[in-house]
Amino acid sequence: MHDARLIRERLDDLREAMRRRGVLGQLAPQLDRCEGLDRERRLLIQAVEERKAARNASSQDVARRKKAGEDAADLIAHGRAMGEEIARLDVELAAAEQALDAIVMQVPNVTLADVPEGDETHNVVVRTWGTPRSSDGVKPHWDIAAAQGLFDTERGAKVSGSGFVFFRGKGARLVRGLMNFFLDSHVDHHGYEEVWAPLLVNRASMTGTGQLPKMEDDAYRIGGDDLFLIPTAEVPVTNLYRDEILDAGVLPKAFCAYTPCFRREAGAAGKDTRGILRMHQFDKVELVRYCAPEDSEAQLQLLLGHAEAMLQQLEIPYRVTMLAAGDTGFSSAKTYDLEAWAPGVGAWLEVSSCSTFTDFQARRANIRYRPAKGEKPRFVHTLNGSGLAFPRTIACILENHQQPDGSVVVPQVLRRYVGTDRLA
RNA sequence: GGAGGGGUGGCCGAGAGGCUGAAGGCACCGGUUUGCUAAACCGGCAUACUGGGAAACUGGUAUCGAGGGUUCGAAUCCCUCCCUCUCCGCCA
Repeated sequence: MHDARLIRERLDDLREAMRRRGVLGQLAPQLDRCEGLDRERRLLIQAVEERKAARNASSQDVARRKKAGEDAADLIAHGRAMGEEIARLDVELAAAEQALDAIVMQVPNVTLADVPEGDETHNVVVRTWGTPRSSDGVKPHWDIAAAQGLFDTERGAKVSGSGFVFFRGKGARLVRGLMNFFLDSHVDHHGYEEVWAPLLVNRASMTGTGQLPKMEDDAYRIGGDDLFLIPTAEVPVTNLYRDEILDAGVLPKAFCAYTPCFRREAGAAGKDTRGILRMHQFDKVELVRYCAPEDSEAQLQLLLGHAEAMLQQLEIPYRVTMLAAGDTGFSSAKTYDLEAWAPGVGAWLEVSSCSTFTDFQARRANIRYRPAKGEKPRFVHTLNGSGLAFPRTIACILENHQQPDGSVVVPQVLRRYVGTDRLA
């Protein structure tokens, strides 16, 4: 959500930001309406508040007269008339505010100055780590998994539907090992507080982080209770401090959480159907940070480094890309994707997406902090990134560390978690 | 799920139609006093929107779990919902 003042005073800046994202065409008509709606809204506020002030004063007079034992019938009648007018104006005001809100809630965040404009073809590779292994003679992860019985997508489809999977045996152990490796790393070495979060969240939480109202079709909803299965731990963990004012000294705050994630992938039918690259349910360890505005760029780089460390320790070559404005998510102001090399499928796989949301989510979720005693509260900046998503990481482990005999060498850091140095 | 008790400022807690943005206390901030600390005393201490002002500041409106209703006027009365506590039942 955007600052009302941004809409009012810097509408042209907002238009430019939407142009950079390539969405000005869709949003222009609505942005054009904002100025008028805001003016209307403020005129109505003035009108209604002026009348409320008069009514309140009149009510005081009624009290005074009654106390003095005088008649107040004329004031009461006048008050009733004012009340009717106020009710009418209130309805008009609510309509104007709703119309403005409906537009504002659909407008994505403004990307930062260093984010390239344009669509995903303008994404920039920032750096590459490791040497991508040749695809020659390397099997895709689904073949390795099938040979070793690590996961079973067919029975996942039978039991739940396509996009669901059973990890089995050593495969299941690998999932559990990754969970512990990631959490231990972030808690013990990167200073995160571990969080075990709700997997069902309410509408206010989904709206707070920006999944709603735009992307309701992508979420699984529990109808009777109006709860949603989380698409990422970002939702519960960022909403942890919704509607709160944090004390001066507590920032930055850093949380990591393991959760399953649930996504309908409504627009992705037919994409990545083989293997485990795109699932309706998958596991992820998520990193979430809250910080003061002036600190957010440094916090983003820190977060990104923590996610990168996971791939380095797993000995998986990867590259870091900065997403162009048009490829940057709705709530994000700047996003780095971590793409790990998967020689078997011959592609760079997105295993983490590290973003700063500036104050966009904080406004929606009303998360503030007080810079110093006696100062006015300000919105925090929120950031998050995967550290890391499991299925694609597993695909990369299997493909990068497979041996000519079909076995897979378990990366050193994972051996104590998986209980073996080789999957065969 | 059933039956009752509750949700008031950062916290505790009063208020039961008008004098209440809200007593009193704690915490916090500033000051006075005081070898230091402590204590005592004095003062300050919510948020949002909106008007005026270059600003310091200042006028107004709203907010006592949420939403609706009654009323000239609601923290206070009525309805719906949410949360919480106690007891009973059920359950990992």
